Amino acid sequence: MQKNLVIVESPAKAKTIEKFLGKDYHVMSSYGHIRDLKTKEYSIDIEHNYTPEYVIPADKRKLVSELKKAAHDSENVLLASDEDREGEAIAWHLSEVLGLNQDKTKRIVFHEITKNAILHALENPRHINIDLVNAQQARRVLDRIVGFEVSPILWRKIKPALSAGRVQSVAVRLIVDREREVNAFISEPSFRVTATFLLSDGTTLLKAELNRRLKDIQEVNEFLQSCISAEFVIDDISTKPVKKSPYPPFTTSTMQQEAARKLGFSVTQTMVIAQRLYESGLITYMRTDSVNLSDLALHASHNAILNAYGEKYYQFRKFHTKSKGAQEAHEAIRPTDMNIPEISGNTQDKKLYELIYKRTIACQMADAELERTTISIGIGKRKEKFVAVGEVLKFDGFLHVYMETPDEDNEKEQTNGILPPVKQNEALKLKEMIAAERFTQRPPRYTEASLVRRLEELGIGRPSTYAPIIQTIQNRGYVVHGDKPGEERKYAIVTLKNDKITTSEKKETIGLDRGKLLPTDTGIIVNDFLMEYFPDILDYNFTANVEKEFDAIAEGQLVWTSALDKFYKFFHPIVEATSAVKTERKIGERLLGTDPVSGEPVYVKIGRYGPIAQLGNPSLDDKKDKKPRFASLGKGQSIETITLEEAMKLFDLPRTVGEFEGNEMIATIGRFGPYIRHDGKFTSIPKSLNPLTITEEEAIQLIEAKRNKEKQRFIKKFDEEPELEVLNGLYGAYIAYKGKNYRLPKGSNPAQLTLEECKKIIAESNEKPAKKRPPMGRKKA
DNA sequence: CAGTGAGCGAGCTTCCGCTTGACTT
Repeated sequence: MQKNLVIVESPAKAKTIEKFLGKDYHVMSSYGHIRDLKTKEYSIDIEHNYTPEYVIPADKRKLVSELKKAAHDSENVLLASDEDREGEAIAWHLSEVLGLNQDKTKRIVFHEITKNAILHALENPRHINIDLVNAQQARRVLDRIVGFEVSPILWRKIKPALSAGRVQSVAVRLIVDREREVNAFISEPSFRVTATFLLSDGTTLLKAELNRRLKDIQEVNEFLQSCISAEFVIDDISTKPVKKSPYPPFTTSTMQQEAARKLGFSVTQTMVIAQRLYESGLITYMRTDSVNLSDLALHASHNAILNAYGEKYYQFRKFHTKSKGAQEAHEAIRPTDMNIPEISGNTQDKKLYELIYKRTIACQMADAELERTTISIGIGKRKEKFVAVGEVLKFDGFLHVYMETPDEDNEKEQTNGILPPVKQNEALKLKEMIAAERFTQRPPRYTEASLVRRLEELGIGRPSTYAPIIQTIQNRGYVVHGDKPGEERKYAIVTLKNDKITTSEKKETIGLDRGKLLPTDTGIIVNDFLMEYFPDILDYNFTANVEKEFDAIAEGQLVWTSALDKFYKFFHPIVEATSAVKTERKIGERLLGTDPVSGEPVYVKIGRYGPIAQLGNPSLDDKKDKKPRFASLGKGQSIETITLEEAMKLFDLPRTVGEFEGNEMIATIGRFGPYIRHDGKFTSIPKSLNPLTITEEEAIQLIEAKRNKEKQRFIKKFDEEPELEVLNGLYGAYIAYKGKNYRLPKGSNPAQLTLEECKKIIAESNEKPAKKRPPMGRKKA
């Protein structure tokens, strides 16, 4: 009989811990939760005090029976899942499912994976905290109630397979709200005035900016005019020290933000790489909201700083987590060994590791010290001043290893480096003065990383869910990654030089966006619907408010089922009422006007397959074959903004382009874009041509080009093996065999291949299993 | 990755949070 069984959540953690513990301990992993509500059923017995029906998912059964056996064969079982709500629930489910004897079961927790922390944990066992477990059950059941009661309303009223939830619906709302702010934004112009002066030595230049913005061109002219004869004198010089402190070490969300800013990684990409680093033992756990560093890590950082940069660069710091709803079950994300500043491996792994290393070490380094000099320049009798600000780095401190990357959206204020030496009351000569029209900036659209930051601020979602949330709202078609073209804007420049004022105009492109999160029509309509009927769930503070209840449950001050009952009695009637609402027309539908030709009404709305325009109403008297016509909206068109004229054009398709070989050629738009149908075959229309305007000749050319390509597709066939073909594909030659495709090894000549060689390629490719993995996330059923 | 191409009346869909695994569709 084995002595002690320790169960943790992650297998990588199990491996590490087993090394610290002696032979008397066997460490296994639960791989997260082992039990949950059924996936396809409501699974909550509302009638009987919200009793959840838990099941062990099929892919966990084998694991659970192994755990059961190991527990049975051990003298003691130590449940060592994380010390937060979810971790406590995992321990409780384990205890229930494995049928553990309470006398031999202990609950232990540690916040960091160090030998001391683990030994300390072993000496301080406790029992499962059922209040904390109940807080988790309340969270789980509430999320199920919201998700499974609201989603079906969306299926009926808007579109099948949509979804709503406490987290995802608010994420979508953030993006919809922001897009509306962007569209409603009116930028306010003002003029920024900069001047270049000549010092009294006659050669040195000094640049300075006026301490206020001027409101319009009249004011600019008036101001510049008054400067022509003005005397410019240095009336104040001040110098003061400025300090910059390092950021705290990484949490999941700050790591995702910095990896996006500095390395251009997507949120999912960052997590996949971090997972790999974690599994190789290079970094601590990557899903955390804590900025805490273990004593061991602090000590190791101190040593690393001493060795590399000297005592001067060291500064002990302790950081405290302040984000809403943080549960601090882990440490911050840091290298496990501070003596390893860089690793081998692929470029992305190296880069992310380096970022984590530098961020960790920087947070124990000294402040950067700067000296900021401000020179104020008086303008004759006017009360405005020109101001020149210069910053000199006196001591780089943490900036030695970690440079700050400003947010792309913030316009950087200009500061000079070193300023030339000047004297009080020194007279200056104006060389040039420029007043440039500037505009207030619209709020920025969300990126993946900035959305994560906002969600975290609101306490919505957890480190393990930030990446999946972004996936979900895209899978549902609420949000897309997209580009928005910039607009050209003219701006005025007024220059004063040699006592002359001249005005010119320049152009700039503004508002160009790439890869930002944009709401789709479906996203907007679902959001507006939910905002109308479920404003409380969509409230940005909803999660924060229910978290307070969960906290009270965890403290033992509130019974979890009572909290749920209070919520359900408020929520369910709204669900009932909303389901009963009969809308005359479809949710989100918009009447554009009437077709000038037929006099029929034209609508736009969300259809089964996305946004569509509809011409005419279905006939109410049966058997009359008066059917409405439908047409999908084009790319870049939106239900909110499309005009009647634009919509009418959609009904011009399908369109007969002409005839070829005695058959009609019809141009239309399908699921994969515009195409031509001819003689039962399909030919894509390239972007350079438009299905509305394509000519007969162009269409024939396309069809012939496709036939030509088709001919070249077959490179080789073997009589002995009719199922094997060598083909030319989009990406060069390949072998097709029994429904699968095989890429050719580099340098092979496809036309010369023998059957044996082909079979060898297939056999070899089948030997090594496909390395490529779908990105994290659930498979679609 | 290896070529797809409709139609708005019967199939089914959905939540959040914890963790990796894996052979085909």
